[in-house]
Amino acid sequence: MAKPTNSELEILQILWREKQASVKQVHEQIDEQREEDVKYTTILKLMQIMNEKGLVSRDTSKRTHIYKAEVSERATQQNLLQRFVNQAFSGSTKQLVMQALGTQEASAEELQEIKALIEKMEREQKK
Amino acid sequence: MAKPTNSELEILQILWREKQASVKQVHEQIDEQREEDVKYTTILKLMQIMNEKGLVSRDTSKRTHIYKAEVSERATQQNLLQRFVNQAFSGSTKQLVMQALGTQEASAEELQEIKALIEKMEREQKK
DNA sequence: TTTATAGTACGAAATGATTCGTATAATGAA
DNA sequence: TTCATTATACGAATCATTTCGTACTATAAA
Repeated sequence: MAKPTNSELEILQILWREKQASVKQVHEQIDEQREEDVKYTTILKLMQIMNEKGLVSRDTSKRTHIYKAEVSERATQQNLLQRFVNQAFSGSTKQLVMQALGTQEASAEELQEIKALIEKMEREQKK
Repeated sequence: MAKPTNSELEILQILWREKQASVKQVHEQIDEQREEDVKYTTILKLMQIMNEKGLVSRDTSKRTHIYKAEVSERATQQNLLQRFVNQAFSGSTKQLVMQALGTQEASAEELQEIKALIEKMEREQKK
């Protein structure tokens, strides 16, 4: 599976959230969340490339094309996570998790959820 | 703090592990772990650039220069993690951790350690 | 001291990602 | 139908990173 670039990921985030969107809608959101202005055609071009790569598909039956993600958020995150763990943590998921929990402050409820997940995994391992 | 590129990170990993190394030593390790061959001067150039950026320093008193990392593993990972969580998980550390634990299989001892860390954090939050 | 070897310095090409200008086409209002 | 507006298509410039060839230099062995 192809690794989306940073810009592509930024666009995918929006498509995952919105389910589907026109270039204009994506551009508006990105233009807002970046500090520098981005031109419309820049986003258009990126989305066209993503279409060629198969990261998104689009409905061209109307004048305004409507795009949607062709890769799932889950699978993409898993893919990126895998690479990241290898690159930055020499493959140690444990190290990654420890660092993530250690410094970012997680709320009590979040910690609870994570603990619950771990306990569930432990139960499953016993079987 | 400057974000190391992927190649720079690959070199840093080695320097963190070895404490210090010559270009030759770094090149040998990288050449081994990559599928494609890498020329010696490629690594040399990268390490020179890293020196300019302050990511590493070097002892040039001898003919063979000896490099060492100037950024800590810990701080660099934290920095990269921060960016990664934002980029790929829209800033949700919890989501990242859940995904990491969910799919990568962690050993029983690792889960234990992580759970212990969480419990420690919970105790600290109560204070 | 000469020469082979092992090293560094540096410029520049190749690659990949991003950015945007300009040309062109479709739509709808006047 | 004509014109202004709103789209898409596409080539090319720019920028960062990576790669490597070539020139130069220090060292040590002959």
